[in-house]
Amino acid sequence: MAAKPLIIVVCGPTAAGKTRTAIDLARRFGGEIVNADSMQVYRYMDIGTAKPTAAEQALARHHLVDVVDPDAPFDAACFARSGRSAIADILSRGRVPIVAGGTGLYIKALLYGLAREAPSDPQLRQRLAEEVAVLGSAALHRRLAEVDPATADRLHPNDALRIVRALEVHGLSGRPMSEHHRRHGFADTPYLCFKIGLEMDRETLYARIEERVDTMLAQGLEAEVRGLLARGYSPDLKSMQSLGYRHMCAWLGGHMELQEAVATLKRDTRRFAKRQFTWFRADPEIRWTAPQDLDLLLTQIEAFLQGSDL
RNA sequence: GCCGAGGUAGCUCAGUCGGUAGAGCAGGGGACUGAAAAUCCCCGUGUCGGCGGUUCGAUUCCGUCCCUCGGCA
Repeated sequence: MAAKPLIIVVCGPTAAGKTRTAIDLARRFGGEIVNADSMQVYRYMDIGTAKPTAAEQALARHHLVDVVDPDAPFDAACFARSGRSAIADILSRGRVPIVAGGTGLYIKALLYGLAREAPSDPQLRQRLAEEVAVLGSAALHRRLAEVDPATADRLHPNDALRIVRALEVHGLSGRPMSEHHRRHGFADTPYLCFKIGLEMDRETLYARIEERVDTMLAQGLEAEVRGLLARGYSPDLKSMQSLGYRHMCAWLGGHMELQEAVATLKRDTRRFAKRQFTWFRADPEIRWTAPQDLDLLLTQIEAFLQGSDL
């Protein structure tokens, strides 16, 4: 039988040490890293995304870093497509793919696929978003209930984003999103994965987050954001609405004092880390390990890569 | 030392005309199939500073002590 390719996945909350861990594993096992961070794919956004530095990238080859401009459309589907082709490339050279990042949906889409017959249409989505603004999300939620009761039932009337997406899918395909999901079922699983989750107690992690934000500021986050704005990238861009960038834009735009922007950035990053914990905790396949205890997993990883059962 | 203002949830405070208390923020939990660093949902028991007194009952009234912050010495 044709065995599925083996890959290693390193996930966990922001600031837990994924970059470092991935590089260590890559050097140890002859691997190359596939970035699974939704913001590190953007060029010119280095400091605020805690992108691996040039020196770090020299230690192990990185894929899917700096692949699009900040105003380019990019989403989980683009990521999954590019990620799979990067993995194919790595495997073709006999190297070990190491997927590393904190974007749960991207990792899920990469490992299990997305419902492909449920495409997207920016125009339709835009129209629906405008309707939400006028009629309110509850009105669209009621509309969704008529064409896709299962999805409507699952979504809260305030969840405008997902309601719009569900209506978009129905509008384009003529079928309810729940049906696409049922048929797909995340069953598109081309790889055999060894998943590592970096565990860290809240207090330590939060202290690291604060420290990291201060470091970003010291490293020139302000100049980086000014540079992006100077290149013409709008604060309204999805990429510019991410952690750090939106806070700096709020300050530079005069909506907030610097001190407040920094405090809010730290808080929002803590909340983000909490959401990442929630996402990854739901995955029973993840082996949670403190970064300093990673050595305990090395023999297991070795066995995994040699094709032994675990 | 004296005068004044306070000591209530991790923080800032509200409140109880005496029936053991509630907001904001912080924080916690959850969801997540093409925006995901996004988006959305849920969650408030704490010796009401200590000790006495009055009272059926005190966080609330009285006394006293401790602490904090102002002002005067």
